[in-house]
This record gives sequence, structure tokens and C-alpha cells, in this order.
Amino acid sequence: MPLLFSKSCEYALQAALFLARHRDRSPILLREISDSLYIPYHVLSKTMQNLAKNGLLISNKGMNGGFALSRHPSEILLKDIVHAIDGDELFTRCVLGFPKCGDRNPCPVHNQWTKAKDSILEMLYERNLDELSQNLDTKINLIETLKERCCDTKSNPNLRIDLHTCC
Amino acid sequence: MPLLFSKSCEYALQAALFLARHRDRSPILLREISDSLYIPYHVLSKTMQNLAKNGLLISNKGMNGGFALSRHPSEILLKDIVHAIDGDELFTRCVLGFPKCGDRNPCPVHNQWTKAKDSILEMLYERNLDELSQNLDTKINLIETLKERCCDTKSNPNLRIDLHTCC
DNA sequence: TGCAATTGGGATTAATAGGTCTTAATTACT
DNA sequence: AGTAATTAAGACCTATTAATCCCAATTGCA
Repeated sequence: MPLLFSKSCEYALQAALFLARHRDRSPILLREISDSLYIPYHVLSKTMQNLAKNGLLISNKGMNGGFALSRHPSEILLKDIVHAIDGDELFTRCVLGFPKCGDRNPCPVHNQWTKAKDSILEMLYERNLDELSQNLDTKINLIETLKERCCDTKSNPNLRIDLHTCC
Repeated sequence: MPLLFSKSCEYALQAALFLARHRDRSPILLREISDSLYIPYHVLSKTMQNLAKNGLLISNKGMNGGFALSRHPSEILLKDIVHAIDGDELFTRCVLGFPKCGDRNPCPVHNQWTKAKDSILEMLYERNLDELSQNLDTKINLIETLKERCCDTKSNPNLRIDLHTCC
């Protein structure tokens, strides 16, 4: 079972990170994204449509079409994506499944869960796609450097490090 | 979609709390538990069997049978139940779904998620069923007191506060 | 204008989780 | 021993999510 986010939502977050790493913001083909992240093409297609409808992506049809972030990565938060795909159940549901649990009627772990949720909310609200993608750049550069030192890159010219191989 | 725990696991946690509130530790009928918590009888049946196989419950067949906690509530942690029903995916899976993500190969939110997970682990490891059930007793007593003050209890003698109505 | 390259969107299928039903096995009591 | 009460276990059904497929709509370019 997925955890915290639905599978579609995980895909959406991965794809958004992928787009954020493209500095020039020109549209990218769905095919390229799905191939790079090993996400089934048609599944990602629907998820991207969904993100586009929610105003997070722009999509262009036809030749030279593709998907791009609608805003600068620094202006997109993970919570924007989670909200668009999974709604707000994550933020409102009782972790033990008690239907009437809430701030004014806490279940026995409500306060502990609220603390944990604060931590999750911090992750979703206080990091934008730009920061996260820079984090990735740093990491990938580091790996590339190490690779050159340790491997015979001449004989493995196609060994490329990208978002998927890196995590 | 359930969140963090599977539905069965939520049921298991609720049922365990229910049993923990029974001080005398005599077996309780499945029917009573499922009715009280509004959990489908046969669904809960399987989950309880599962907990029994994992050594967390004892089950007695036949007349005067039923389920009881196998240890004192103070010696059962939420994580015991979660592990028995949902396994350890919650503790090992990458929150963004990256297959190779881990401590030595973090995805861009790995550290943030680790922090949030610590909070969750605290909730699951550091509170035993006894504490949680006492927490509930306090709350239910308080509600009962208020109820007596505010409602005409003579005309509503069956208005009972229990685990389910309380959360 | 016609063609090729794309996304859009609906229909269908597959997989998984959740729920129902039936019967067997076990136990306690008379 | 017989009977009623209860859990055990498996078969089966249903709902939701995930994945696949097909064709329509749009766009850019020759």
C-alpha cells in the first residue's frame, strides 16, 4: 500500500521535481518524463492532465508540445501538488480512523499525531521545488564526480545519473 | 484512502484500545467489539485472528470464549499492532516512492521525512495501551459529568459514552 | 491544406483492498 | 453424549485504485 500519498500523487511529485530541474522551462515531452522516472505513460498522462487542470502545469499539444511548470519552481510547494491530487484528507483524517476525532474531541493519540503532522506539514509547506531541485543538482554533481574517479567512464559512457537512478 | 495505516490496521488499533479498557482481562466477544466500534463483524474477525497468530491476543472458542490481550496493556505498544498487521513498509518506504531512496541515498525530502517519521515512531513506540486507555477513561468520565449537568439523563438513560461515541 | 506529433479524455481491463457468507473446529455446559 | 456458543478458515463478492488502450482534438510545419 502507498503511504501518506496515493501512487498518483507520488508520480505527480516525482514529475514535478523532474520538471523543476529543467532550468529553461521549455515544455518537456510526457514520453521523456515517463521513461526517465519509469512511470507508465498513460498513468502519468492522466496525472499530468490533472495537475494542468489545477493550474500547476501548462501543457502544449502538437509538435514541440509537452508539459512545463506554470510558475517558477520557487513558487510551487509540495503541498500544492498533494492538494491537487489527493485533496485534504491527509490533513483532516483521524490516524486511527475514529470518525468523530478532532481538535475539540481528540482520540488518544490525537495530540501525538498532530505533532507528527506538523512535521509533515513543514515538509510540504516550507520547501519549494527550486530548493529541492538544487538539492538534487548538488547530489548528482557529487555522484558524477565520484563516478569519474572510481569508474572507467570511457568504457561506460552511457552511465548517466538522473533523478531516478539517484533515489 | 486510508492514511499511514491500512483500514484493517486502524480496526486492530481501535479493538486493542477497546480491550485495554477492560480491566479484568476476561475474554470479550467479537460481537461486542464489532458492535461497539461499528466494524463489520467478519472483517474484524480476520484481523483479530491475525493479532492472535502474532501473539498479541489470546482467543478462546466455545461458550464463554472471546478475545483478550495476551499481555498487560502496559506491555503492548502501538507499534506491536502496526507491525503485526501492516508489516514494516511504513518504516522503510520512501515517501515519494523513489525505489532506491534510503539513508545513504536520500531523496530530496528524505531528511524532512525522517524527522516526521521520528515523530510518528514516538507515537507508536513510547505510548503503551495502558496509558492510552487511561487517557480515554479520563476523557469519558469528564464527558459523563458534563452530560449529567447539561442533559436530562432521566429521559435519556441509554445515552452511553464509549470509545466510539467519544472519538 | 495535409501530415505528423502531441496532449485530452473516455472505455476497458487488471490488481488490490475491503467486505460478506458459509461451514468447520473447538469448547463449555447440561 | 448432545447441544449451543463461539472462534477459525476459506470461498466468494464488491469497490477502489492502478494500468492499458483507443481515438479525438489541437498544433506546427512543409
